[in-house]
Amino acid sequence: MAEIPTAAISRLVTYLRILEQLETQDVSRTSSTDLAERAGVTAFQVRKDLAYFGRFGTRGMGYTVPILKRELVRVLGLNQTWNVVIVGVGRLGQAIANYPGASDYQFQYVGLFDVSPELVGRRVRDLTVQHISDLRDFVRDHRVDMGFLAVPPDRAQDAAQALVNAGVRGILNFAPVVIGPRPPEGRTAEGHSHNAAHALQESGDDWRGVIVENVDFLAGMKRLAFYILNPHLKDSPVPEDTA
Amino acid sequence: MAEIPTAAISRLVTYLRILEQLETQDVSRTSSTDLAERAGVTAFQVRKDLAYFGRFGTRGMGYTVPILKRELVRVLGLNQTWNVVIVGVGRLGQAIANYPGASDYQFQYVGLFDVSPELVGRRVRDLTVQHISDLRDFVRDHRVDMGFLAVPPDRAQDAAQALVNAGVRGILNFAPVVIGPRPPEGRTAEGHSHNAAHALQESGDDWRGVIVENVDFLAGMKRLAFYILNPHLKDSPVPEDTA
DNA sequence: CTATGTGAATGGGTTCACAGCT
DNA sequence: AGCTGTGAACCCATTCACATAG
Repeated sequence: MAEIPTAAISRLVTYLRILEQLETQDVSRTSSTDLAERAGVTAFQVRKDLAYFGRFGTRGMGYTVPILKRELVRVLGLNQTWNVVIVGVGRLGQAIANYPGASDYQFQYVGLFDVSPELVGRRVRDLTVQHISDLRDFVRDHRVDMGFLAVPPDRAQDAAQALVNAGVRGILNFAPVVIGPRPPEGRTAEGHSHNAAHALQESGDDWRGVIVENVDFLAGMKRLAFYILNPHLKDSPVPEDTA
Repeated sequence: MAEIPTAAISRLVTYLRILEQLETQDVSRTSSTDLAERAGVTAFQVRKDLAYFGRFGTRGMGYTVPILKRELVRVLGLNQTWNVVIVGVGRLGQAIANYPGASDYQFQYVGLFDVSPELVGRRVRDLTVQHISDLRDFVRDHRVDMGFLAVPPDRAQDAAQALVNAGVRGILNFAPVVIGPRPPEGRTAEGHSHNAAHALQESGDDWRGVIVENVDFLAGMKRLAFYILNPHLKDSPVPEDTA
């Protein structure tokens, strides 16, 4: 289905960041070689990635920083406002809410939700935490585009389903579990006989078209452990070609 | 270089998590089809991923949960102690330090480091924050395996270099920048601020062999924006085969 | 002579079909 | 029969060489 590699999108984000940095340093021009070196990939890769979306450079010259930056912003959809709710306002949720950089590019936190009575009603970063039962109406009334999911793992599937039911178009999942259209885990410790309890067909719970991206700190930690023990399996961050 | 796909390692972490969950539910047996459904991949994929590391199942029967779990723990290197330092103890660093789940599998936070006078000396999660200038000695004396990097983006490269110089074998980078063996960005007219620490030769100023994994929340947010606008480019989380 | 843009080749990862145990 | 394990086919992403434009 993917005519553009998903890895290319990740790299585009990196290129954009490098362009921002160059801009603050008043560097006005760059090249695929330069970008490649800074991004830790090859120059071929940079040119191919950019070519998926258009022709942004000048042959023999390279790229003009502000122009390429503007084009990448457009390609990535960062020239519009994104309304975001955070579900789960514990330590992690609050760290996310307060992390600088999200407000660049018009990502706006418009609502915070939790179930804990200790949190509901509290004020975090100029927003009042609401109970998750108010999520549905809120999403409808405020044109929420995406939800950031920062609840404990055992709550993640249900909270994700609530976001989908409410109508968000994307979920950034920080919980260390797979969320998705699976049936709500009806497999309690009940012997191993096939209790085919495929009950409950929810109402408008349609995951079709909902995008899920995962940001999984614990998984990263475990991958790191593995690659420390098996360094030869990792394409090292040592570039050395940028041909 | 990679005879085992890096994506396979990520999936192994997911399988392990599912097995843990099954174990808490007293489910003793599973199958590639079952794991596939829960992990959101195909059963082919599960079997192939496991086959990279051995033969863990019984033909005609499936997998025994505790056995497969034990084997994955071993494969991923989670049956040993990992000593971790956190560099950067702001909101994000503290959220990481307090996030539950890291202490499973013997990931132990043994040191916290920062440069801020407001933080150094403070106590966070039964550890006293130390100044980053003490990092080198600390890593040597405490056999630190990995560093979690949670400093602001403009400090990330230098802090990463400090970790490498100190001799850690892996870095989990939370900062939204590419860190690596590049020269320290001295591209603006800036006299060398004689960081006289030219102790670059003894232990390891060398990035060779150092593993870097990135956990980048802002990048995930931007990828999510892109895929919401271009849903057809994303292999959706809707499984539907698990053949 | 420079550096981009792109069709073609290469290579790696996923999918498949079936061989092999139970 | 049922389900794992695996060589082979397939497909997609990266790499390359070179045509193209400045």
